Amino acid sequence: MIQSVHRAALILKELGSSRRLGVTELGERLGLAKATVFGLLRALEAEQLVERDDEAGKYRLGPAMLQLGNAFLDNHELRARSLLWAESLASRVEEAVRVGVLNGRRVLIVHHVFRPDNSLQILEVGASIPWHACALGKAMAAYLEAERRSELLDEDLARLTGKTVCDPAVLDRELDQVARRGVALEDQEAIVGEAEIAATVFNYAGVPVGAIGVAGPVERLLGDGPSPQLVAAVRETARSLSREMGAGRLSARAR
Amino acid sequence: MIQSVHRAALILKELGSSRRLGVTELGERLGLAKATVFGLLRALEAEQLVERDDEAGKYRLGPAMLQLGNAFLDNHELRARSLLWAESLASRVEEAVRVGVLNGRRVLIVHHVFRPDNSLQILEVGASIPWHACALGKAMAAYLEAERRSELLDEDLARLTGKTVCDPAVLDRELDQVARRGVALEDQEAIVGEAEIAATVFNYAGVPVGAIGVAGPVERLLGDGPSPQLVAAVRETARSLSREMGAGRLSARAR
DNA sequence: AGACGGCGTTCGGCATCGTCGAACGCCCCG
DNA sequence: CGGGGCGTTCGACGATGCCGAACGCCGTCT
Repeated sequence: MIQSVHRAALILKELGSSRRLGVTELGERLGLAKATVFGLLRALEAEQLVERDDEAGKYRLGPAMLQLGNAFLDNHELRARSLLWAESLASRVEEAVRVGVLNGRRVLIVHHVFRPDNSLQILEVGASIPWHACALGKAMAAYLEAERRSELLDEDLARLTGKTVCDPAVLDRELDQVARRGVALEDQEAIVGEAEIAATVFNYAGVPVGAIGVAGPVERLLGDGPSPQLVAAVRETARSLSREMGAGRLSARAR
Repeated sequence: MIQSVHRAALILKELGSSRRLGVTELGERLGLAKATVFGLLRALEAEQLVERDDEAGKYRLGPAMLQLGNAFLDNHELRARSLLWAESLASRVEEAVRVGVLNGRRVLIVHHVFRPDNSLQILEVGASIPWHACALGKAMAAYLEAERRSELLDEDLARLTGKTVCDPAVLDRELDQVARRGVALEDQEAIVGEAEIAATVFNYAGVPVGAIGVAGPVERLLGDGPSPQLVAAVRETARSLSREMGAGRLSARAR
C-alpha cells in the first residue's frame, strides 16, 4: 500500500540498524534498482529524515528522526501520566523504574527513571525487548485476550540468557500465575544478574495498555522470593496509574 | 520530489506537533483530498510510524518513530564519542552538560548529562533550540563560513526572554568574539535564570560538527564574569572531543 | 425521534508520478 | 593508465497513487 512510502520506510529501518549504507547496498538488500533507492533517499534527505555522511556519499538517519521520536514520547498518554508515578516509585524503592508498551512481539520502553544512587546508568528509553524476556512484557501478555496471547506464545521465543523461558507451555502457565498474582517477575531472563518486578496498567475499558516495573540486581529484587515491599509498591503504582488512565478518559468523555 | 514520500513526511511532522489529528483536519492543513491523506496514513500505520487513537479514529505518531529516533542517536558519531567526555565534564564541574548539533536554524540536543545532585531534571535529548538563544548554537555559528553565517543572521531571530539577542549586528559581533575566545556564552537568553558556556567541536577537516557545553543557574556559571574553571573545563573537553573526531576519521581513511 | 452534519472510509477512472535499465562521471586501486 | 566500484542522471514506459464522489456510522441539534 503506497509503494513508495512502504519502500521509504524499509530504507529508514534498514538505515536504523546499520549506521550508514550506500545506494548500491540498500538496493541489493531491498531488491530495488539503484535509481529507485536514490530517488527515495533524495526525498528523505530533503525532509532531514536521512542525511549523507560527509565523505563516501553514504547515508544515515537524519535529525528529523530524533525530533519525531521525541514527539512520539511527548504525545504518549501513558508516558505523560507515568512520569510522576515512576519518579515516586523509584525514590520509594531506590531502584530503577521502567515503563513499557507492547509493540508487536516486543516491549518498547517509553520511560525510564534511573536508580537514585548516582551510579552511571544508560537510558533505556527507546529500547525494545522481546516480550517474554522481561517482566513488563509478561505483565501485559497475561491480560491479553486468549487469541492474542497464543499468537505471542506461538512464534520464535529467543533465548537471551541461560534462564530465558522459551517453552510456550511453561510461559503459558507462568502468565496464568501472573494474572492471579497481579505481578510479573523476571529472573535474569534478559541480562544475567538483572531482575524485574512489574505490574500491568489498564485503561478505562480494562484493556492492558502498558506496564510499569522495578528493575535491578537479582539479589536485591528476588533475594529469597520476591521482596514483598517491592511487589506491593509496584502493584500500588500500577493501580494508581490505571486509575488515572481511566479517569482521564472518562473525564474526556464527559466533555 | 517523490510526492507521496514528501506528503507522508508532512503528515508525520504535523502529527508530531499536535498530539493527535483526524483525516479531515490533516487534509485541510496540508491542502490534500481526504482520500489521499487516508491512503498515506494507512501506509504509515502499516509501518507503525503512525497509530490510531483507541477511540475517535484519530491518528498519532507510532512506536516505530521512537525506535528510529533512538537508532539515529545510536548511529550518531559525535554523540557516541561524547558520552564519556560529557560524563566526566559533568562530574568535574558538577553541572549539567549538553551536546548539540546545528540543524537548520536550530540546535538539536543529542546528548544530555544531568547535574549530579539528585535533583529532578528533565531530559533534553531531542529538544531543539533556536541557535541564537543558546551557547551551543553560537559556538557553532562562530566558525561557519561567512555565507552560512549571514544566512543564520539574516532571518527571524525569535525573542525567547528579555535577554535574547535578536539584533543581527550585535550577534555578528558576538560571534567574532566567540571565535576569538574559543567559548560561547549565553546569559538567560532562552530561559530566565539559566545560563550556558559552550565550545565548538570540529572534525578532522576543521569544520564545526557540534558543540558541548555546561548549562545551569546563571549565578553559578556567570556570577561575576564567566567562571574561569568552567570555561577552561569546557574548552579542554571540546578540544579533546575534536581530536577524537579527527583521529577517528583519519584512522578510518588510513584503512 | 428524526434529520442533519461531520467524521473516517471505500470506490473507480484518469493521468500523473515513480520506477527501471542503461549510460555517465567520479574516485580509488591495481 | 586502465579497470571496477561507487553515486548520480536520463528518458520512456505503464503501473500506481491521486482525486471527487458516494457510503455508512456516530453524535447532536431541534
